[in-house]
Amino acid sequence: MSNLSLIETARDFNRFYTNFLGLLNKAYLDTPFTLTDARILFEIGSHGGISAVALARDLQLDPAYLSRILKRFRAEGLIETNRDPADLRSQVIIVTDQGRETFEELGRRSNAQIAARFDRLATGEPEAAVSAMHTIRALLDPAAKPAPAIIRAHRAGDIGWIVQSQGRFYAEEYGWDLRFEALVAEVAGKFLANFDPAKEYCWIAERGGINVGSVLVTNGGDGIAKLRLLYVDKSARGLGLGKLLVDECIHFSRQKGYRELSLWTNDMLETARAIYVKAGFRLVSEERHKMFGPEANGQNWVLDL
Amino acid sequence: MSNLSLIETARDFNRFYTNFLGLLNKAYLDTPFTLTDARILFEIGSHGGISAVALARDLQLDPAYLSRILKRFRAEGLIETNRDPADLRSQVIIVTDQGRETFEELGRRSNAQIAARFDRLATGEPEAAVSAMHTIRALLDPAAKPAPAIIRAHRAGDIGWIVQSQGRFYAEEYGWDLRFEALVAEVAGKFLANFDPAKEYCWIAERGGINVGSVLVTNGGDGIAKLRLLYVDKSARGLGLGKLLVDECIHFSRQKGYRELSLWTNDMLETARAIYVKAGFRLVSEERHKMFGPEANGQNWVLDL
DNA sequence: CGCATTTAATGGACTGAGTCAACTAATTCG
DNA sequence: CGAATTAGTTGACTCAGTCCATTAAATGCG
Repeated sequence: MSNLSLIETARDFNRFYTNFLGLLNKAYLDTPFTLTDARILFEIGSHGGISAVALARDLQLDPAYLSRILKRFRAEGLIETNRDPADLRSQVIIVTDQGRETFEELGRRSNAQIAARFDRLATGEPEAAVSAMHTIRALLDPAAKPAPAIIRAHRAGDIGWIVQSQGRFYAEEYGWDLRFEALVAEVAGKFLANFDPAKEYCWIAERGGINVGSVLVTNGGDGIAKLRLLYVDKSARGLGLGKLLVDECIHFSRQKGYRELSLWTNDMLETARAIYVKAGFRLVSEERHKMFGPEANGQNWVLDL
Repeated sequence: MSNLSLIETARDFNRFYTNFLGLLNKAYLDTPFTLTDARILFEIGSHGGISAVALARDLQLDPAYLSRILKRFRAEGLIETNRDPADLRSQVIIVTDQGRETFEELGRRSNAQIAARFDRLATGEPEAAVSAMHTIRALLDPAAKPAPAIIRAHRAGDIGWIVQSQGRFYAEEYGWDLRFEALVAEVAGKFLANFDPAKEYCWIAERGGINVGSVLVTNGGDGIAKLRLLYVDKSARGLGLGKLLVDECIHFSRQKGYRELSLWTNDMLETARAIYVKAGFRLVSEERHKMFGPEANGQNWVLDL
């Protein structure tokens, strides 16, 4: 459950942008086109040779309504439709030269409108606005293809991110109190303070510039490596990132000459446990505790390398 | 004249957001309200006692259309209208209890919808989206007054946020290495681990659901309070938040019976120094160091309480 | 293969959101 | 005071968008 004030702010923004777009779209009234007309013409103009169903699907329009609009466009000579030889029920819609002219004119007007808006801004401000638009779109547009995840070493801010994301996650999901975040901060802070690149490492999984997972290997002494703070964000579950991160740890620990890789976890973390089991870890001990408020079952797992 | 590709991107975003809002607004169809109805009800519900002209102006509606909608609302018992004693042509519109109930129900649905959208995002992503919305709005809405900042105690994730934001900021701005983030993690982690509410506190400045600043008071023993980790995010500078946070620390330290408030800072942080000077802190010592890579000038400041 | 089902496209019939013009009543301004 | 303006309302209308039924092609299944 997201913070309520975030949601309020988002609603507020939506109200604002509804108005803002409303104003922009009024401009279409200076042409004989409605907003829907313009959207359709734009869609046909960009993907040449689209079918009516596809159009209706993409723009969420009623097929009957769309059919009428296309008929009008055809009558006005803006588009041509031909039967699709591959499926004679379907038709292929293309813009005529005149249609392209109209389409481009609409584009020019729309551009001019935004340019007018941007012209009132200070140097650098349009860039800031557009960059913010990118951010929103990448986050809210499911069709904006999710960037592939990469795994890399930690850098500035990452350790803080680990503390924040896990602190928040365990609080929201399991009701753990701030003692848990304190523990994470201590573990992660010590890792950073005493970081020994020869024996230790931190992996961050990142997607489109946003951190989505992490794990540490720290030196426990006596040839024992410790896997700590494994975490994969909600948004990136099911991609096998957890397994990937654990595999990195195992590979690294072997390579650095450790004889054993151990970890501490809690039994309600079932996905994590499945990963450990599959990787060959064995459960060596278990104890109930209330370290972070609610009762939980702590477990120690070990993998012989 | 703005760069064309910026404009194209902005148009692209507008198309996307038109769709996005369209989807969200479909939900109003589950209620007997249209989007316009909902906007009107929202507007009346928020500013109690508004007049019809003001409403028509703010929402850019036809007065005739608005009049009819208000008539309907009146018939349904959602609002009451009384003549404005100051101008008998005008009327004062207020929501009835039932209207308020409806208004709040709409709000809850709208919230739930956005929450559902946000729930699919990663930790920090809703914040990123909302922060981008702020950016756009601040730039495009001439009437936008920035959301007021509030100051509150820390909760889950905040300590991690402190580590992350400062770790990243000092690395980007001054080239400090990870030893700095390690120090922050240690300080913040210890604060959380040994937190003594009777003598210590953490303040988080938040604006529209986004953390934008922080400061801690920790117990240094011997009647000395320590002000630590003062930070105000770039996006919220110039609002006096730094001063506000420091004032909180001073007030708290006095109230808890400390005799002295001390802090350590570096001299390139000029805004912070100005705040300390103004608050009455005096510089007691100074030493050059390379604790975090680049050479810097560490300073100890003290305020007698 | 043939029959039932699904899908693309369209026309008929309708609804209701939003617009425009005309009017009343109160207010302001010269 | 009278002319012009403003707040609000009603009547008459338009047209964007929806729902249902129909045709023709395609697909699925025994």
